[in-house]
Amino acid sequence: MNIENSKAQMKKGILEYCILSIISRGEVYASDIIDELKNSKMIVVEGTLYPLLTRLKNDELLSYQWIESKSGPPRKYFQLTKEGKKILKELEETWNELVQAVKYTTTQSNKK
Amino acid sequence: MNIENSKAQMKKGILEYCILSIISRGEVYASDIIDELKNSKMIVVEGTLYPLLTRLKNDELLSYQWIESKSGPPRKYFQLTKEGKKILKELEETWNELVQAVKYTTTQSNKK
DNA sequence: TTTAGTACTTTGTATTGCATAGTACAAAAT
DNA sequence: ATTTTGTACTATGCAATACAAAGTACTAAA
Repeated sequence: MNIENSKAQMKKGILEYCILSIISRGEVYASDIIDELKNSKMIVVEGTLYPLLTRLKNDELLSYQWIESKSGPPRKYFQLTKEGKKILKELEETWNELVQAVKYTTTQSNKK
Repeated sequence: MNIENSKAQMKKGILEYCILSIISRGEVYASDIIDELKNSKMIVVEGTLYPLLTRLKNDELLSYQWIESKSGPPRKYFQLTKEGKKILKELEETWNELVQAVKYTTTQSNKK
């Protein structure tokens, strides 16, 4: 029984919501996203983030453009599409429902 | 982009915590657990629950005993082991941390 | 020119929720 | 007595995604 694995499993499905949320606040590129997640105590690694961004792009929730960097290779800046904004709202709803359901499940005192 | 799939993905890793929590309140068998989850708006199916219960038993977080039923086949009643109680506390902590992290990620207003 | 740092891509693995098929037991129906 | 129905559990294959690791590409510094 590995608590770190439980953490990773709990993260599944939630990162999508978090990442769309970060991008909804303005154009960012991958390292920005990793930094923001880190700030929020949510550690995500490249092997997760890049494929996830690609999936979101393929699902047409994101669009991107290449922008030259001042001090290194070019960067891919992402924005939400119209569809992306819509799905973000749905994911927010879904997450809130899940939080309520877990709360209810774990604090219920009578089985009835 | 399928919101139902997002729901299922979000559930991954969380069910463990919910199920241990339900069992912590007293001996129950599988259908009891499904009912309680349903009451809490968390739908889980047999194909998920049974293997999960088996995993938890194999990890020594649960023990069980067969009890004859009044009106059907015998039932497997589960209880938490000492280890199970300990892990439940850790999962509770882990979940709360995750909820905080998501909240922080999705409501942060300045990138800094 | 080579090295180091940054950014992105690809692929394979492990894990788990779901769908489905099947077995087993007991009570009800035939 | 036998068959059907309802309940309970087992097993297996699939889909999806977080993570680890290997690799490519670009730019600035050494």
